[in-house]
Amino acid sequence: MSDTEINTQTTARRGRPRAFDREVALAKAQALFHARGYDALSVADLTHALGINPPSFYAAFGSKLELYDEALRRYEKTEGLDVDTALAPGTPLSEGVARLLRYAADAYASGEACGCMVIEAARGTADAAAGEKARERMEASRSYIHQRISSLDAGHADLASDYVMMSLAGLSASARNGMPTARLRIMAAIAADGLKSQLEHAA
Amino acid sequence: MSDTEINTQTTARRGRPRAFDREVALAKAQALFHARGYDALSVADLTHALGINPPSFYAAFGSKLELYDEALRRYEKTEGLDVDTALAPGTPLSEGVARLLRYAADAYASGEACGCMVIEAARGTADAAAGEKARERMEASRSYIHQRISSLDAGHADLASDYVMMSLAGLSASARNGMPTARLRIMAAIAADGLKSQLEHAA
DNA sequence: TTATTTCTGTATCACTCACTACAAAATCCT
DNA sequence: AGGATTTTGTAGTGAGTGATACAGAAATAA
Repeated sequence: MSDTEINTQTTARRGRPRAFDREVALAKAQALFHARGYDALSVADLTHALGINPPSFYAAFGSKLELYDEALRRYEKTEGLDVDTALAPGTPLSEGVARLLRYAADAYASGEACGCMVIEAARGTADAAAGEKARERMEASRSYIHQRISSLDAGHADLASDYVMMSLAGLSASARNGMPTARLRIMAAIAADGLKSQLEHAA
Repeated sequence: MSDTEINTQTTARRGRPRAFDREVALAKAQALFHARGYDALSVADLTHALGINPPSFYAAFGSKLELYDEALRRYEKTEGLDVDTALAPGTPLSEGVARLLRYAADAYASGEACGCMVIEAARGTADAAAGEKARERMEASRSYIHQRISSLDAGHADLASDYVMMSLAGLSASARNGMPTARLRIMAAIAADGLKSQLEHAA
């Protein structure tokens, strides 16, 4: 009769309830990590921005590194490129790559935290463990892109996925350096033309 | 009779002489900054690697930041790309860019400190002042490349220099991710083809 | 109510960071 | 030789780092 067992996410645990929304805090932390990077963002910065104290922070997220890992995965889910649409079955490879790079141009320039959170974090972090986390996520993305490209044109999968990853890194860097969306789109189109030209001449 | 006044670099200053070679130390510091980045390389790491104590370090270099600035400039002089040769007067723009990117492919993959020291440092540093120094050097390089491209093809200088900077960032990132020289050269060629194709179709 | 559990705030912890005070040592100038 | 000057090694500075001990507060369970 009653619907008491439907709500499984907040199962009315015992003890004093948490005074903040963990999901909201994670979203805010992810944005901060994206904008300022792992090293430049201290736990003190985070607790201050979230309006909580260190013990609450560590009880909810474990450690700075664990929160960072969660933030990276959240970024992929909420702001990651739509690889499936860009490289949909039946799409010519050069066209799919052009679409994916255009998605990146649009995504990387928007907001104050520009560039790709994963690509920018994959190198240059003082904390070795944090860099490793980012590199893991980037490798996962690379692998997935390679797989999707492989289903379109298996013969050029290695070459094309390497080129895509390089182009994404270039676009991300340019976005980070302040390049506006419109110009970024042009850059993406030129880069895509390079692969197209290569595939045509090699055919 | 004697040649005492010829040697002007070591003018026999008063006081206790320095026990280490400043140039050698600078070279070693530059390599370390390149390989590990500003944040990850502590002054303690530096003094240990150079075999000196902190007071000698600060007497010789002023501060970690000043040494970093010197290291960046040394990198440009000793390992910077030969822009003048790549974009020599009379060179077709697309060919010059292809040459410059190939130089980068060769330079970025060599050694254990891979990627461009300036590009990699221009973003992602926890220390804001160090990032600013790197960004200054990158802007200087961008400006010089823009000027040289402008003398080859003034109409496409903005577009081409933006594209070159983006491609260099992509090549640097790929090198940092372990891409070998041969593959990096192919990437450079494909990227250069993009601009060539763009310039031809726009003409 | 009473016990149990969980979270919250205060006040730290040990550690690393870039950097320096101080006096002894080593050179040049007179 | 003796004074002036600069570097050297020892030892430590204050500030900031990520992470915690502890006790009180706020909820559920009995």
